[in-house]
Amino acid sequence: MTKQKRHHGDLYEALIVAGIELMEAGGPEALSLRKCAARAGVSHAAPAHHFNGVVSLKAAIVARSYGIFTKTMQAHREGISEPRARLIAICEGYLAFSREHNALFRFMFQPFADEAAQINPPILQELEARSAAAYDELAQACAAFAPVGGQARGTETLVWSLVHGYAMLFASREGSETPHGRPPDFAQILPEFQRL
Amino acid sequence: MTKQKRHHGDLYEALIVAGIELMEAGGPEALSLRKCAARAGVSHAAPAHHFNGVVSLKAAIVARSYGIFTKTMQAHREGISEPRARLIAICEGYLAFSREHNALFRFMFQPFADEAAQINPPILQELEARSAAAYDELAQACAAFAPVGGQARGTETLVWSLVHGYAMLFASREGSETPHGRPPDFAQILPEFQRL
DNA sequence: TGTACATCAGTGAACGCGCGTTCACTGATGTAC
DNA sequence: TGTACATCAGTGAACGCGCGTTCACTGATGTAC
Repeated sequence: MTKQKRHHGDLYEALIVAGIELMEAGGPEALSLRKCAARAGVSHAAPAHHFNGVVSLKAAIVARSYGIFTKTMQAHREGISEPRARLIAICEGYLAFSREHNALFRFMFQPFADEAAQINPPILQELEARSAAAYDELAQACAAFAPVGGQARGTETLVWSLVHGYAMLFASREGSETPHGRPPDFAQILPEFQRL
Repeated sequence: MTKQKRHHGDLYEALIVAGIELMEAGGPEALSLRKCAARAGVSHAAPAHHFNGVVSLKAAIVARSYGIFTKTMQAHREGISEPRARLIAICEGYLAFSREHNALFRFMFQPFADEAAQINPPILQELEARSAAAYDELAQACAAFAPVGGQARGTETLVWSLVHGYAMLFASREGSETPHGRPPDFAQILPEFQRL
């Protein structure tokens, strides 16, 4: 009944979605142009018309991931105006993303400097813009804690390091990889700073 | 003059060293059994007599890396007894390792649960022991800050997350990947906690 | 509205590559006597 | 000290695999007239 279309319609989009699904199912190793093409229901040579190489597809996937990342943080902070609660909510969003999209999360933060030259420029631009937008989300929540008339850079670095480390160490696939059982919740460890 | 030896002597060791050098030179992607064998000056089939598969070699490399990691932290804390200075020194060691062996550092903390079954049991045991020893180094330095008669688990989690996140975010190959230039030094961001 | 045609997103075959692993083998090592 | 021999760490060829990429092609799409 449904006539077989020769043209896919939006293969560019479909390849990104397929790539994300592949990574979430099998980690970064599971990603390949051929598997993305297969999952999008297209021959393995088709992607070449949309991406100038596998590196650009990877970059597009990372860019997309940053978009989801930012949206997750925004969803968590929505409606919260008290500065400290808002900052913690954003961190919870950060951690939620790292849990729910663990493979993407790890992939996003892998260094790619040596491959950057192979990325299609508009894709690289989008990647950088979305990455900056994610950082902004956190930075804006930190602004409330800056010294009057001063920079919040130190606070940003502190909070980002803390939440990122917590995510990397404890938000992996099962949460069972840590040697000592379930770690304390993120919000619970913050007061520990008074001891140091 | 030097007679060509058929037997290598300690190929097991040489393969691990070769693997570490390969990873440090070209990242995790650059590691393969064949390249390790070539670098050790041996045919590509030789490693099969020492490792029951590439996964075990990788695990042995990670185990070795944890050893270097622990030694680096110990070297930094040596001779320092004041608790806070000692804890910071260990963090500096943590960061030094992450800078000087960035590829190893990232590789060590990659999830491998799905491959664990393929690791030769004694190698897996060694890996777990060395990983625990590294954690102990940090945990012992945290003990001084535990509530009297209480657990230091919260402090450990806080400090580990913070230093690990900082390492992951800012200690990558060049240090130039961060979007906003050089971040504040680790020791400088600690006091920022008072603002939160 | 109908027709000619340029465009271009698909196909399927083919390429060369590096990989892990297996296999029969060989020859150095080191032990038993 | 000398000899026979078992062991086993190496070799080199071969396997099948999945990969990215190129190529000539084809046929659907959509525009110009």
